[in-house]
Amino acid sequence: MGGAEERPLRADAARNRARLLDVATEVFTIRGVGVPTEEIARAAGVGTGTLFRHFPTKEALLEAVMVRRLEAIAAQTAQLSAELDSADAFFACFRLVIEQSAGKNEFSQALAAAGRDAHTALRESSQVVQAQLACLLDRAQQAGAVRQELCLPELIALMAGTGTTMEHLGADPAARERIFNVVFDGLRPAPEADG
Amino acid sequence: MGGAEERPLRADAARNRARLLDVATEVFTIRGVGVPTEEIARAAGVGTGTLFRHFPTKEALLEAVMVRRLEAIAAQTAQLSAELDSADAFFACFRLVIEQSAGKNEFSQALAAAGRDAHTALRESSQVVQAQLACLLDRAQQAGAVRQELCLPELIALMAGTGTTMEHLGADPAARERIFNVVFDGLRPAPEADG
Amino acid sequence: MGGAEERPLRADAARNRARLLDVATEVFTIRGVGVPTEEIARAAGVGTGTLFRHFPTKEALLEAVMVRRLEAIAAQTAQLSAELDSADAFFACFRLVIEQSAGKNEFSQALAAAGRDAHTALRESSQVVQAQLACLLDRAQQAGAVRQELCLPELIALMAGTGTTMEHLGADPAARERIFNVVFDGLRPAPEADG
Amino acid sequence: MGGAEERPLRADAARNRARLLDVATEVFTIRGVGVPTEEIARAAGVGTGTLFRHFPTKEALLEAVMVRRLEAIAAQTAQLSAELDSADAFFACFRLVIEQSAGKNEFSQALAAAGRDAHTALRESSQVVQAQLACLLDRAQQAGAVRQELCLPELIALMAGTGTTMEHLGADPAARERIFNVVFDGLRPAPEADG
DNA sequence: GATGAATGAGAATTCATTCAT
DNA sequence: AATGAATGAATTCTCATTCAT
Repeated sequence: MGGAEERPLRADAARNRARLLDVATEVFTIRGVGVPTEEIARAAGVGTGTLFRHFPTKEALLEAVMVRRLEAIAAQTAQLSAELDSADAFFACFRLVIEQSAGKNEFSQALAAAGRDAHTALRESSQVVQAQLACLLDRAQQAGAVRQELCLPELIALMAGTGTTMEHLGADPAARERIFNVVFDGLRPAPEADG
Repeated sequence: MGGAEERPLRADAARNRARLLDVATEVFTIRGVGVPTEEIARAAGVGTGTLFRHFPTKEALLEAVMVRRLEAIAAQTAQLSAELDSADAFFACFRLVIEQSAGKNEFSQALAAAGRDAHTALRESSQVVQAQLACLLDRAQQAGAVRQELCLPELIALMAGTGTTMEHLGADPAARERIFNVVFDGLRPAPEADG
Repeated sequence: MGGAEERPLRADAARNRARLLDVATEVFTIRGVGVPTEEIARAAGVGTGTLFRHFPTKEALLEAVMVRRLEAIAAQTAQLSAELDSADAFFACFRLVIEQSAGKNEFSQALAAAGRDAHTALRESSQVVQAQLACLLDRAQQAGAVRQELCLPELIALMAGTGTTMEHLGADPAARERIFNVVFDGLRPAPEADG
Repeated sequence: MGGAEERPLRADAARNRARLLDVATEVFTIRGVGVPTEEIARAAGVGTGTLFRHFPTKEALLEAVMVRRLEAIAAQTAQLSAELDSADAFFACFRLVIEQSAGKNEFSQALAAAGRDAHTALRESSQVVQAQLACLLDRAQQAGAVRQELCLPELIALMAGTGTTMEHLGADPAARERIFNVVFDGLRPAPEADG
């Protein structure tokens, strides 16, 4: 589907590419997307030329990082969907997305932004995840675990926002749990406003 | 206490300064803090020299924008606190912070970040708002309108995160309202998990 | 000789002009000619506009400072020439030029540079001093107090250089005196290289 | 000792670095240290980026130029010290320093200034030369060729000043020689002021 | 005349990207 | 393929000079 027939990379090239992705993920997460490309190359132990051979622009590198994240999320989401019931799967996946997006989540937000700009690969993997989330949301709503009126775009935005919240909180697990409680309780159907 | 005795600016200078602040607020909001200073100057109809006369660094300009926002928030918060009861005031102020922080909220987040760096003016106005929020939170908790276990840092982080959520949603008022419902319901004390 | 008929300045204007010259002399001397004009204006207690009204360019201000120095030197040289014998007058004037040129002597060197560029006023006062020095040199040589082969340009260059030497030495009077001893002994006719 | 393990530069990089140093030396000398870096880059036939890759600040470039000068002086001084007797070596080295410092000697003066600021490399090479000069001065004084009361700081200041003198004189060799005669005769022990 | 705000042409420096080795 | 040096446009900030008040 899409694009040129990619010939298999030489072993060292494949290793470099993987290493660059790993390093870029970490550096972008810790220091933000503003880091000079040279710094990523150095951290990966390659020259800048090598970086740009594998990723023709800095943006392409960023995109590749995000695509890999989304693919990991998609895989784990699929597994969780299979293993858990509707409600549990929904909330487990919500957590999953947030935890994957630790650190400077300028690009955890990519999930939400991917629809807008023209990054094909990113949009594709984003759509996979979005379809999964749509499914999870629908089933959780059918099961009465999530309020009916919530739509997919709001769920996605809420995920991006919760990522930001967590970013501000840092690592304190109890505080993070309290936030999850707030958000998850808020997602559940509102109690009958009786009286 | 603090600062030099500031003489009143000449009328034209005051006009330019105010205009720069307005324009910077808008441009930073729409395009992000990465915009060149020159662009802000041009949008304000002044030369770059004028911008730097009023704000000696780009960072100082950013700070001034944020301080003004925080001061506006502080004033409105004070008023709402006086007019409404504990619960209503709390939620009204939450909305207020979010609405004030529209757009690229890189600096609505300043509220949370201001404690960390050395920007005195920013930290000061941030502390004013934080004190107000602490008070509102406490009263709302006393009134049983907000769950007890929530602390100020989490409230602030949640505000920053909700800002991000809204940013992703854009202007659709119904969607925004659904998000407020989720967050506000989540903030209320958890229903007795009976049976 | 030269230029427009200058109408007498208003009293306050004359005061400002004099004050600017004094302050500029001091600031240029202490901090170097690189200081922003605004700093000079502030130190003089006037606005930059006033500075530029009196001196149309920064260079003109610098020139005026130098001219005033040269005129002071000329006056004192004339007096010393009248009071002392040839040899003493010569050395006393050498000292005079050096002492007048304390500090960052980027412009004590103006005496030597004035011939080169097109600053009329500066060149004129420089020529007055140079004529005096030529006369002093000649008489000192006639009196056998200074070696015959030395010409005026070398004397002037030597003054500029000795200014630099003193600048490096700072205020230590004994060290300065040792330098004067070296230079003055060197200026005297060489002892017969007998044997 | 000191500094990172420097790997040998690639041939082209080494060529550019050397060329930049050569060009900077010349341009700084002729036009003064105020020249824009871009001009040096252009004169060297490289982009500004290349200049700043080799020398991270303009000041670093200036320092490198001065260090190279000082190292050349140190090497030649060592040789002269070995080849000549005390007195001749002293005066030959004095000449050497002056000739090396032709042109706008804003940085021949670095020899004297290097003690003050924090430029490690510069201070180090300066100290090497100063130690050599101290030794030469001491031996020349022991040999009775230089007046006893002169100390190292004065010698260095005198060198800086003589550089300025020569700068004013330009290239005329006879005039320069007359200056050397004055300074060198002045450095010798004062004749007995008998009678 | 005095003031100081406005101007805008530089200057130093950074960094994504290209290219010779 | 990999390397890292070279490139140069873009950016922040300064300062001599002009001009409205």
